Amino acid sequence: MRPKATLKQIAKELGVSVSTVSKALSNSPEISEPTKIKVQEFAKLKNYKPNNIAVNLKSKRSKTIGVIIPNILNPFFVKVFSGIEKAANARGYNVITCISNESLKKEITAMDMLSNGTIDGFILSVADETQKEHEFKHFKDAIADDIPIVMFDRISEDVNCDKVIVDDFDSAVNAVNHLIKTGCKNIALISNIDNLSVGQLRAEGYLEALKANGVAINEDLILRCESTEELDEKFPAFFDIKGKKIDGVFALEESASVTAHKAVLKAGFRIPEDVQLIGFADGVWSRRLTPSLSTVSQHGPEIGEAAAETLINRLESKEGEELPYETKVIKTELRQRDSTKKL
Amino acid sequence: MRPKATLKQIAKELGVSVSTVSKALSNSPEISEPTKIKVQEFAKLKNYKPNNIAVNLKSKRSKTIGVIIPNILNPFFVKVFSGIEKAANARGYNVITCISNESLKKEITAMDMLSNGTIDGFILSVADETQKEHEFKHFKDAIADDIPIVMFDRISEDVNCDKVIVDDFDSAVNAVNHLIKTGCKNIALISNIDNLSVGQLRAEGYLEALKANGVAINEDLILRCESTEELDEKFPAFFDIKGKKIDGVFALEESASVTAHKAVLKAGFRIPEDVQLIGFADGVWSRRLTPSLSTVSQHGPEIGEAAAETLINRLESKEGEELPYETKVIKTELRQRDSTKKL
DNA sequence: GTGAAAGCGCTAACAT
DNA sequence: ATGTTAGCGCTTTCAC
Repeated sequence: MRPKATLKQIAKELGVSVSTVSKALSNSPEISEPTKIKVQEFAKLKNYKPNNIAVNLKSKRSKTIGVIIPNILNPFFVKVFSGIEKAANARGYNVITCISNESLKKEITAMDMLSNGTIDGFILSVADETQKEHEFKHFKDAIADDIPIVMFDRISEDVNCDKVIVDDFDSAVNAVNHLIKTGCKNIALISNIDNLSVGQLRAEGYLEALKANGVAINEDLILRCESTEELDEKFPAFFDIKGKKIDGVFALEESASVTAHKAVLKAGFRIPEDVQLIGFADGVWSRRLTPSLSTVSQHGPEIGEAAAETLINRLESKEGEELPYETKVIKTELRQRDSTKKL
Repeated sequence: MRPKATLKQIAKELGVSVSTVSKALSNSPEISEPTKIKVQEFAKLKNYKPNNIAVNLKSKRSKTIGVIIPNILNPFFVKVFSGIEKAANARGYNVITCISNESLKKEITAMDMLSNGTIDGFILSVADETQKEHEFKHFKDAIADDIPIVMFDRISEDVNCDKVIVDDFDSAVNAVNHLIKTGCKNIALISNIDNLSVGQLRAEGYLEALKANGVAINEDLILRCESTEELDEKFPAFFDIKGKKIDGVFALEESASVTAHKAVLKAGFRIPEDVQLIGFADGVWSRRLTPSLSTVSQHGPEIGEAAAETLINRLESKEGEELPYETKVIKTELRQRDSTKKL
């Protein structure tokens, strides 16, 4: 291994000072053309790369973003992450990723591990447990320590910071409206995320759409669970198509959609002829199920890009500049595939 | 915002020297008990955290691993990543992730961006384009610069480094053997990854299994594509169950499995009664398709953990210690679900 | 135009 | 037991 090239090395070999080399490489007008060329060519020859850590120490910024994701197996988060990564790299930032696994403790550990100069700011979606316990001190501490946070999707109203969300309420209203328009009379609501703020908002949208259309709310048509396992277990008994006359299902999350899709077919009914189905979903499989699933698509990559842009703008804003916190809303899109009837 | 606590700050406020504070905080026996206690309590009060960047500069190691993933939408890579993240964190390492998007250029850019002290080593799976073009200089350069690499899944034989792979050949042999045992006479092979080394290996396993069982190879039963789109397009015409008497399908990747699953059902045939199906797959949906998919499971998290352990062991090995490069093979598992008949 | 020197925050060898 | 000093690699101010 060739010893790593440093300014000092180059300076010595070229018989000039370290500061001359530094300036020459940064193309400073202080340095004469011939010297610049000599230094730059030699540096290229030696494959010199400024040591990032030293630069960071000097500039007190790491150009690195910490991303904390509750559950990496959820494709929505993966899509958001891909958007963050892309936007961050485009602006010269790296991304350190931690997975909280829905655990408050891991969330705190991860933030602690990174809040020491390693990262300049956080992009995160609040862990399930954190939302349940209403424990937000670690977020507030980071902000107080001048480490900005951008929350996406699962946010906390109690924390004052930038946020990027989906219009969950409106999206649900739209989706249910669509089911009503295509002729559904008894629309079931199924949730595997009733413990999350977004789950609540979507459920409220369902209720609102029914109300606006003058449809009475029937609690027997509502199945709210706090995990996919729970839903998987309860759905077959709940799904009494004859007794309840269910002709539409609105699923609040991708896994719930798949649960319904599978169970409805297994029970011997046709989609969409007997039962129409719409679900929130961003995975690759919604279009590959048979029949394919009509979805509320959340535009994960756009959410990630917006979050990264927001954070970096704040990181790079001038010291004095008062940048008010903003909440960006990314619109969803209703993707009609084969699990709903055409209008 | 309270100004960030530094050793200097604390030293001044306590009227001692910087080195005393440093030693007291690291519990050095050089320092007297009373002083230690005084310093440690004050530091806790001030919420002191050693600046990681300064520590890194001093130690010349960042305790950070660079991970380069070809395609984040492939759930196999996500699972591997989750294993890497877990094992790395357990040993006090952070993980910076880049997505090459199967592009050689992005792969090079990403490695360049990180090879300046930002990371201590790489864990990566080679991009499609890189394998196609046989361009491995960037890997060799990194290794020459003393930045170790661990390759997983998609490796390059030309590069001398640690590797973690799946026994693709044997796994394919097993899977095809299983189809033969359950009565398949005409087993089709479909691939959407014929451009990748792992795709080749799996195809060879298929051929070997047929040969070992005395089954003649029929080129009409083999459909090798280089993308899911291509396969999606060609499969329906290829899948002539009556003419070719296809009664089994072996799919080399998760997407190919889903393509076959969907197309077979759409063509009006039953799984597994008319056609049995086995595919390489690690996504969450294999068990949720109807009927669920029998798979060759690659144990993504274990691969990630092994890769991280291997890399960190090398990073933390003593200077003189000659650590030979090793290739770890993680065994796959045949998961029998509903797309194959019971034995 | 070039170089010397200070300093980012920390550790550690070397005084005292 | 505590302090002084040097130095990690770099940028930047200030002298020459």
